[in-house]
This record gives sequence, structure tokens and C-alpha cells, in this order.
Amino acid sequence: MGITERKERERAEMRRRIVDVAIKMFVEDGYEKVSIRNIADKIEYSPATIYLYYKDKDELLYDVQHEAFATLSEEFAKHINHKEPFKRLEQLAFAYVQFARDHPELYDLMFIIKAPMNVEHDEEKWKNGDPAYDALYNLVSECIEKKLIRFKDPTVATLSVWAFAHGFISLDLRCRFKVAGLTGEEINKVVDQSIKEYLHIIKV
Amino acid sequence: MGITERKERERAEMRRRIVDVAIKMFVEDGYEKVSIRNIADKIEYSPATIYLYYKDKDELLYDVQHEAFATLSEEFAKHINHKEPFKRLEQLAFAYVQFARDHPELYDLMFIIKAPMNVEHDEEKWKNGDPAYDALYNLVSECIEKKLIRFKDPTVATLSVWAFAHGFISLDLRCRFKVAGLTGEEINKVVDQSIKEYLHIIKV
DNA sequence: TTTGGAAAATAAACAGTGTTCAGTATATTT
DNA sequence: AAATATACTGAACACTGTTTATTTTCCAAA
Repeated sequence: MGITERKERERAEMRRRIVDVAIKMFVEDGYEKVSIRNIADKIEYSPATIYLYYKDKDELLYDVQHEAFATLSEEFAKHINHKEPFKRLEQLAFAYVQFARDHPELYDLMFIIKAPMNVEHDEEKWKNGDPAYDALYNLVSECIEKKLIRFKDPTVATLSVWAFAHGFISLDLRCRFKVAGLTGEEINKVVDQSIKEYLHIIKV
Repeated sequence: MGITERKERERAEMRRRIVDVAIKMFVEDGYEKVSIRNIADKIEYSPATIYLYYKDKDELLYDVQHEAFATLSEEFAKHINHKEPFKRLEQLAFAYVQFARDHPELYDLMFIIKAPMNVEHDEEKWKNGDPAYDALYNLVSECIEKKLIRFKDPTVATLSVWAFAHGFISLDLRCRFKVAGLTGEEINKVVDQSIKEYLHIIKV
């Protein structure tokens, strides 16, 4: 009597189909051009059908965000391999920046736009960001323990490194560096140099 | 025969009225709830009338952004008064953070949302941000000249300080620190401490 | 003071959005 | 085969930014 299981499986498959199309459209057309109607068109279902699988757009975006974090984790796994913890911290920082440059629309969804954060506002944690945060937190903690960086509190250290990188990325993504009168290539150079310098001055 | 002048003055007054109402609604109700129709309602004109004074919503938001930067400059003028340049840099940093906490919706418009940056995309500069950027740039430059901070390039230094503060503010405003499992008050403390520590380690 | 033309304001519409709901089609159970 | 439960959709609701044709208001010359 596996019909309940099959129904459940079919439901999961439909959700996958929706998320897959959604993330693909995000990457290709950008956040602003992805509507429920567009997604429905592409999977060849009525817009109302999407609401049978997702309570609202935010809930769908939350799953898309989850997928985006999986890609970030893959990038981390690919580029963080050095023996020394501090070197791994450098690798993580530049992998993070590179991810943002390669997938600006995903970065948007993960760290800048408001939308998918309204989902689990029940005082709970934000589960999507967990693996990436833990990767940074554990690495920073190891660096503190081995006295490789000038920090005492691992949370302060983790948030500082994160905020520093995110500050550059998000200001760049939102064109605020126009105020400095730099070209795109110049900005990239300044960002890279700034992060290098930051990692240097926090190094013990 | 000052009728042309009067017409021009009336036009300017109307634009002022629109911007004043818009910024007030922004602060009170938040960016997402402010529509052209809402603004039109409040100034008791038809929505179409707004388009006689502003080409589109972005152009209006650009003027609102200008107003918001004026408020930031006022805050800077109010809180930056120390003799020593480095102390002034500290004052600037915390005035910036305090502004973001006091006016989150304005901060959004100034530094986070995409909208008003599409206006002068003609390769030009971003004039709205100029005064605030210059204030930071000049102060940082003075600190470098007097060898008070560990930086050589004033642009790298300016963008680093800005990005560091902005990173914290924007991640907080977008609830991304939920991943760290901290309460609102705890986050504020970590942010303050992090900025203090950052200013300490860049101090020569 | 009336009239003609310019300027200002608007009602209504267009094309789009997220979302809901009544009704239809399909699948499963009795 | 009939009854029931599930899956799906067309159409609507209440919005959004924006445009256009129309009306109202203003002002200067006849």
C-alpha cells in the first residue's frame, strides 16, 4: 500500500521541479524578472498550482536560497584545502568573494534581499545559512585557539570577517562605489587588495 | 513679468511637497509600503500628476535619497568634533552606525536597495553620496598623512572602513545574523565591539 | 469681459504583480 | 459503477508603475 508514499514522492518531485526552474530563472534573468507566473509558465502549470506546493513566494525563495547555499558550500569544498588554518581562512574569504562575482543574483537572494527571511520568523534560527556560517566559525575558532589571529571572541571574529567581505560585495553589487569614481576593474582590484590587507592586519 | 519665474518656483515647490511626503512615508511605513498612489493620495493629487514632476519612481527616490544624505551629514556635523583626527574617525564610524539604527528605512534607500541607482547610469558619478564619502575620505587621508592608521592607499582605507561598517549594518538589517543565534541586543553589542576592535587594529 | 490657447490635473486604461477561490478534471476508494 | 478525495485551473481581487486621452484651470490678447 505504497500509494501514500508515492503521493508524497510526487509532491517532493514537483517541489524540486519548481525550485530547479526558479533558481535557473534567477541566475539567467535576475531576481526582479522572476514572477510566480513566469515560473508557472516554464513548468507548464497554472500559477495557482504553485500555491498548492508553496504557501507563498517567500517560502519558495527560501528553498531557492537553500539551493544557493549548497552551491556556495561546494565552492568552499573545492577551494579550501590548505594545511595551515590561516591559509584556509584566506582561501575561504576569496572563495566567498569569487562566488559573489560568479553568481550575483544568488548572492542577492542569500544575503541582501529581504524576502526569504520572513519565513521562519518564529524566533528560530536561519537554517539555510548554517553550513556556510559554521565553516567560517569553526575555521576562525581554530585560528584563535592556535593564536593565528588577533581575536579573542570567536563570534566577534567570525562576524567581523564576514561583515568585511559582505560590505565590499554588497556595496559593489549595489553600485555604491560609483561615489569613488572607480571603474569596474579598479573596484575589483581595490576589493582584493583591501581583503588581503585586512587578513594581514588581523594575522598575529 | 515674473510669471515664468513663478511657474518655475511653483514647480519646485510641488517637487518639494512630493519629496517631503515621500520621505516621511518612508520613515513611517517603510520602503515596501510606499507606492506612487499612496504618495499621490497623501498630497491630494492624482497619481498621474506625480509623473508631471518626476519622470519615474526612481527619479523621485533619487531626490528622497538626497534628502536622506542631508540628514546623515547633519548627524556627522553634530557628532564629529574631536581635535584628534583618529578620534574623529571613531566618532564618524559610530555616528554612521547610529544613523543606520535610528533610520533603517533611510539607510536602506541610501545603501542597500537597487532602485535609485539606475538614475544617472550614464557613467557619471553618484552625486548623492558625495558629501558623506568625502567626509570619510578626507578624514582617512588626514589619518594616513599623520601616520595614525596602518594604511597607505587612502581609497583602500576609505572603502575598508566603510565596507566594514556597512557589512555589519546591512547583514543586521537583513536579519542574517540570525544564523549566529544572537538576540537583537547581543548583536548590537557584538557590532559595537567589532567596530571598536577594528578601529583599534588599524590604529598604528 | 469674453475668448482662445496654453498649461496643469485627472480618469481610465494597460500590463504587470502576488494571491485566493469556486469550479472542473483526474485519481482513488467504496 | 458510484462516491469520494485529490489535483489542477480560470477567473477574479487588490495591488503595482506608467501612459494617454480628456477635462479643467489659468492667463493673456481681442
